[in-house]
Amino acid sequence: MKNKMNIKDPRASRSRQALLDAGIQAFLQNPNASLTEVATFAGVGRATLYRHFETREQLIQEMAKESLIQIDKAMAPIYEKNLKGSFAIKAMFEVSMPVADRFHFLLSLWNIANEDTKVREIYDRQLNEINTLVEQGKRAGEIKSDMTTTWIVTLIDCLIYAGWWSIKDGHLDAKSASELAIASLFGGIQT
Amino acid sequence: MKNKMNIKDPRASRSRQALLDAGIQAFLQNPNASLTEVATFAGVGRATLYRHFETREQLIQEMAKESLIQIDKAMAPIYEKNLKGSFAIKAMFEVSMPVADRFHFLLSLWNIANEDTKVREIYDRQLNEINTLVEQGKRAGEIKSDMTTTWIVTLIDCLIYAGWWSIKDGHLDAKSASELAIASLFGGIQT
DNA sequence: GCACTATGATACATCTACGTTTCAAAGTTA
DNA sequence: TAACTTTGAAACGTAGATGTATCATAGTGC
Repeated sequence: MKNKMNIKDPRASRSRQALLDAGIQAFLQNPNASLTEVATFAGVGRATLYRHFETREQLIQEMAKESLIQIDKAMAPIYEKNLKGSFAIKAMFEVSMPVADRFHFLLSLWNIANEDTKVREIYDRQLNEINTLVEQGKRAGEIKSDMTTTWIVTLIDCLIYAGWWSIKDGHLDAKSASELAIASLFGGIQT
Repeated sequence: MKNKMNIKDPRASRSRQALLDAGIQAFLQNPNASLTEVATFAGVGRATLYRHFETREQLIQEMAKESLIQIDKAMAPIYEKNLKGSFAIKAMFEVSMPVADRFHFLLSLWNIANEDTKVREIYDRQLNEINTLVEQGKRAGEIKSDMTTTWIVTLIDCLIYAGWWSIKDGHLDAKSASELAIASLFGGIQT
């Protein structure tokens, strides 16, 4: 089935987008969701799914790409405003939190998404960008330099996760989640 | 197959333990690992696995119980020493980090493990205990009281995850991971 | 040594998901 | 309206995992 749909056809692009969206929802809820479930969730036939994505892996990889690109889009204004170091990191939390679900459905499917060259490429670049921001913060004297950059990047990732988790549980909204994450990251919980 | 093995028989207890250990390793690496893989990894026949655990779900639930009990054992000295608040939380990081893998293979299988009443029971109690420690810390004026306890518990969980992740990646050993996690949790990364 | 029990290997049945194919119907474009 | 494309529904084949049953072998306890 090497059939590629024409994305200029409104039916095709609608189906494709519905499938990608449904995939996020379905896999977020259950990483082992079957493609039948995804198709049903998207409101399209199972055969249509296979007309748009050759395999399960390809679907997941396309979803990953879409999500990573969405992060890029959300981050763009930050770089345009020329924010640096801790200011950029804080802004990153604010823009990431509302799309954190798309970011973290990947967690359980990363082994599959990571097979794709393009996905790895985008992800590595994004990780590098965060690295740069942390380094900037260190040079500006905003961030402790006795903690490795690697650790701090891991920490940031986990705080995004913590915020998203709280949002998902209904304990917080996106705004307060990012505020809490920022406060916790920079200031800790100690009085 | 309602056959229950006699754990007094050294062969049976050896097989059982090998299967539980292999399950941790296998599922940690790949949450969809087949029972064939688990059995092979444990060095026992697939049939033997089914003689010890009726279903895949039961195996996972037994693994979960074992892991939660291991956390309990690791935490026992802390309560015996009568540590409170932030001191207990710090100690918790130190004892948790070396067994964090057992704690977090659960992450991806929690939906299954959580089906078991006993598992839920132990987990809820442990979560409650952390809750209590945080509250103690707040009352003692060690922990900011403008952050909800729920948030701080989430944060602690994520920091354990961050530390475990760094250990797994080979960036840190258990000791430095817990030190960094403690420093980050209480003091943040700001200079 | 003897009764008992766990084990490995194997064969077997079942079930579910994957992926393909076909065809009539409906939507799109010109 | 007419040519073209996407779609849903259904049937089909395949592969892999789950769970069961059997039997000879080997370890265990007395």
